[in-house]
Amino acid sequence: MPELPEVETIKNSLQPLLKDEMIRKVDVYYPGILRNMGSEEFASTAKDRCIKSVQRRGKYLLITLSDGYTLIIHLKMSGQLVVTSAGEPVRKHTHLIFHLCADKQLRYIDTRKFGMIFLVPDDDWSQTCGLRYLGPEPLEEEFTPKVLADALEERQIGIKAFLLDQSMIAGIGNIYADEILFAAGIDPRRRTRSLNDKEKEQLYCSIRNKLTEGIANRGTTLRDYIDGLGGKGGFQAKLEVYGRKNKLCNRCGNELTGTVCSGRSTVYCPNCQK
DNA sequence: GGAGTTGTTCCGCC
DNA sequence: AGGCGGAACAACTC
Repeated sequence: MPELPEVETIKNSLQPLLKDEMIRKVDVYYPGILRNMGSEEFASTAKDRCIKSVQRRGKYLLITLSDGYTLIIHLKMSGQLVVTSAGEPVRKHTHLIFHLCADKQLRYIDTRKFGMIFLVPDDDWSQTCGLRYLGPEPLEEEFTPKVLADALEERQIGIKAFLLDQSMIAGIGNIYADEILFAAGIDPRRRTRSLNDKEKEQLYCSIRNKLTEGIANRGTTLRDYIDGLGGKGGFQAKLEVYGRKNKLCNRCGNELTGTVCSGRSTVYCPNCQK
């Protein structure tokens, strides 16, 4: 569930809380989350390292530790990363606790256990797991209208599949894909090659606008998503189509249509999206 | 207790 | 050969 705006919000909330904190001890309750080492190795490698920075790449969170190691975290559907005091009751589905200074803790909670955590040497973090295949960051300068237009021309797939493909653009998931297509006035069943120049430009603007709006509203909380302080997002109140199947379009009043595109639930307005 | 949920990966096909 | 589509998978909640 956490897509770019949610992971960005988590990053922003964690950064000031974790910077320069020392990892004193790690407790692993569910080793399945650790994808490249066992509990003991993970705990002993992370122990006594200092947290240098918290960054985001696509939907991945990167926590840089001292002396050349990085924690790579993907929250998948229901992962949460929260800073608490040591006295705070341990919530159900807490799989990992990092003991920091004083009585501070960083906890990993994940009801569905789909999340992934890697602990890798710095020099190969960009080669680890899905990070290697990530496309450009849509809010960075590298992502220009031309980059998008070329990528669209290069492929012959459904536009929704394109937006969800992390190797094309990093960070868009099902919620923002639907919202972006609604904002751009593009039918989710269209194919990449079918977009004209104007539609490509609208798509570009909608990608930037919707992701920026998501961040400005601190993300979308439908079920599990919370930031590093346990705070909920506000963007769910602004969703135009996602989760609004058979409801009325905020723009034209017609009924929204639910369908499946690229194997994912999809909602769109047949009147506003051509 | 079955359906619904999503990001990623893998496999088979053209 | 490689792009593409679809399915499988992870495991829990309601």
